[in-house]
Amino acid sequence: MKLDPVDRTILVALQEDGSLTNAELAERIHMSPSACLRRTKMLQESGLIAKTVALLDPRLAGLPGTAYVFVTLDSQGRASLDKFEAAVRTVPEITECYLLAGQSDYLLRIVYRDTTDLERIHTEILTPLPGVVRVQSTLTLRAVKRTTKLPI
Amino acid sequence: MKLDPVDRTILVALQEDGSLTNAELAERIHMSPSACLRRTKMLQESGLIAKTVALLDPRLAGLPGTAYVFVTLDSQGRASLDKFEAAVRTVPEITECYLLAGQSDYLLRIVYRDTTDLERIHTEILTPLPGVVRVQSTLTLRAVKRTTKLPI
DNA sequence: TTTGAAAACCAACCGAA
DNA sequence: TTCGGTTGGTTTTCAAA
Repeated sequence: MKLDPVDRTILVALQEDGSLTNAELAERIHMSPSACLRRTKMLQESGLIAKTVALLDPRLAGLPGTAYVFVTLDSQGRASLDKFEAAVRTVPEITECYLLAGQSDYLLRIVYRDTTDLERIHTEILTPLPGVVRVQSTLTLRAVKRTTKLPI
Repeated sequence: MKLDPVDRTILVALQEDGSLTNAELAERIHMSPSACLRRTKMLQESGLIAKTVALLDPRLAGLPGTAYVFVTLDSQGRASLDKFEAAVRTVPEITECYLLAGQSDYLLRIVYRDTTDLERIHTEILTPLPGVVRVQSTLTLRAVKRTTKLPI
């Protein structure tokens, strides 16, 4: 899939505001609505535009806290990893999970309401995850930047 | 702002698919389109629904890599932090930046095309950021989970 | 909740490069 | 042949009844 400059303009605009109507988007990029729609649908059907979602304000949602947590497992066999990962996927407070290079450690991103909530997540959710032997949290004081935009 | 179960249902649905038409959303939550629209608009005007955006597939966008980078500054004065943060906000490859507790360190999330690109970002972008004395990268091998959904 | 006018969508078709 | 523009029937929106 190759993108021309017009495609990139569309992607930049829709990453910024996915609620733009086709007519608005077409006007912004100086193109007729039908041509614009054709390109946008192509970008969606190709999967490059994976989905469009509503983003909530974390503060107003009562979830102002973000923590990154390094987790070490007791075993790095395929079965252990699969079991851990399956469990991770069911926990809504874990918004991201990455397998790290090296000693089969994972990095988790956690969202939480307050320190009491973080403590609960730590003891009642993270520590009991299958195979976990160590949990090391990195608290964030303040989000300086947070974007879902990819630099196309 | 207090949310009743119907509001939560709307938020769950729109975090999953922000391109739902009001008619579709109304049917899904077994409500009349007008009542559904009223609630959705309220959630938008309150700011709880902050925006709706298109999410791109990182692989198809040619940006499959994610790295987390810890950065240490040489000075933790207000001016130094402000200068660093202003620079961070202009770098599209930095998708997230958090101020950490402790020694005025920052945690950055970086997206990149390949290891060559990561090297470029490291030497040409991160190291020259104002006030930086140390840059420590944590590479991710694989994304196990990644969601924008907040657990309301 | 219903309704109806305005807006947007989108598939089919046309023309130019 | 491909890409943008135009048309018109259908769907959606959204505020008033």
